Amino acid sequence: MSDPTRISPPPRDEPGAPVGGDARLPLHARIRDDLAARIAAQEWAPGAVIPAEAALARHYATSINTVRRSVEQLVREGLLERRQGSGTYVRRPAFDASLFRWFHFTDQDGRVTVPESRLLRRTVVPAPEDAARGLGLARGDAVLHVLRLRLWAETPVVVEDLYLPLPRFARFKEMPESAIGPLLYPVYEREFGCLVAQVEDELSIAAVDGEHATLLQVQPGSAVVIVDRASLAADESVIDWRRARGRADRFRYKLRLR
Amino acid sequence: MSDPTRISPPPRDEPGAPVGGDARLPLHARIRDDLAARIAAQEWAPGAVIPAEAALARHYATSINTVRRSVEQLVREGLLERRQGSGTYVRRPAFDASLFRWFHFTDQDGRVTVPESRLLRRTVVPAPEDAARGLGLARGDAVLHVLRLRLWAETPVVVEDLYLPLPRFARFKEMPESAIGPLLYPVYEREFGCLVAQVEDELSIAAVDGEHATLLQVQPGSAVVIVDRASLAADESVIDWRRARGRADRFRYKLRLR
DNA sequence: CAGTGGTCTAGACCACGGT
DNA sequence: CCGTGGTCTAGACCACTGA
Repeated sequence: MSDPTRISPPPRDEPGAPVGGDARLPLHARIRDDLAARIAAQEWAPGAVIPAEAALARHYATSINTVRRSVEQLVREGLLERRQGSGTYVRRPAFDASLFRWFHFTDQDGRVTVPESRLLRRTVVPAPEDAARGLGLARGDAVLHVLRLRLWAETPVVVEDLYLPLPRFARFKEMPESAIGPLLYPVYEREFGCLVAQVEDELSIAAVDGEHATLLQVQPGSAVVIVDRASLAADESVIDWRRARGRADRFRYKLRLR
Repeated sequence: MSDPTRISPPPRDEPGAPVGGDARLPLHARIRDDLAARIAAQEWAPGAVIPAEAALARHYATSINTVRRSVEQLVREGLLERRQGSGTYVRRPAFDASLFRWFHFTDQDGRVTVPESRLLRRTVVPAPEDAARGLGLARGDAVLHVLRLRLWAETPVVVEDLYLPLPRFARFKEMPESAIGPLLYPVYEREFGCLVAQVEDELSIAAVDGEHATLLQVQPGSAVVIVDRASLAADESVIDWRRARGRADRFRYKLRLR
């Protein structure tokens, strides 16, 4: 502290960096948190460039290597994406098709294809127990139930029961299907201003019941994979909750553990 | 290149660093690969300290920050573990029980328990196609086949077919079961000097055949979860390949995607 | 060509662990 | 107390992108 032989960088006592947060945290961690908050607040739209590293370093009154470290962290977490020579971009998450991380559909040429989507029903119902727990509501609270069927090569492969919390998504009930398309998350973003930043999936296997068996065109009681999914905003609040049932013969998943 | 105004660090043309690998790769990547290979070769035993960063920097004739980057990478990959003030350690991985990341067994108190293990058979056989592919051998090459049954509360829950490449694991065939215990990876390490640093699992669902149905005490044709696992050393060479079949009603998996 | 991210260096100081 | 990893700086040069 009081060492008079101190040579290098001037003491960092000046206020300088406009980063809050717990001052005991390293600077790169506080900058990471600040950038994450600015992304969540949509200061930069998904798909847009954030300022260059040099500009960020100036803004946070620190060296370029320190902001690089924060940015690298956010890239690992999947919030940002670097393109050399071009810039650093806010990643536009594309989770709707990520259900098909669990199921495999490849055509004759071995290309991965996303099954077609059909909305069968949209009704206001009292929330079933699982959906209520997933959405953080009381059992029986009114929610919008959406029944969606996924077909691949004319064959039903996945059936989804979606539950949307109600004041917010009321308008979804009457939207024309032509205005919706095969993916819902872009609709949530465009029409309801909420961006899905992460999802939590829970998988299990069960015998399929009558109605779902009919929709999937399989024998009642045959095995299906159940994917329970909560869609979450950047601040971890729940946007929707869904239970998907998929044909077990299409299930495939690969994971490397270290 | 020929800029005479060049000021800083001397051109890195001297041979200096004894790192091989593709010279187009960044230095930190080549050092990472070299360290990974040295770990795989057990130059440092699991649990032991590797040389200090300053020493590594000297050895590779580079700056401390470059080796830091390589070490950070290996820490993220789970091969190393840093302890501030103490040193950087080779992680001793514990993967054998990680099969039960896919299946859930909790006792009355909700504690997770690892099922008991029973070796039913050890025979030398020509490698079946899947095992040969997994091991990088030709179909029909001789391998050691181990049939293992896992029981939980006296009930069979998982049956595993393991395939061990043969010159190396020949001695395993005659080892007394008392010298083996419920986990194999420690045996591989202690008796055969090879350390499993990572595993690659591939999951699917299928109807179970006659013999495996009998072992699992389920109806032939009922659904089981198949886990194909390759056990890999730190340098990604394959140590064994196995196919586990587990009761579908015990399957459960949770994943957060960002 | 200018601007962006990617690699690498050299060095100071801090915080922690064990002796 | 010394040695270890952890944070941060300042700056040069390289490789790529896109106008």
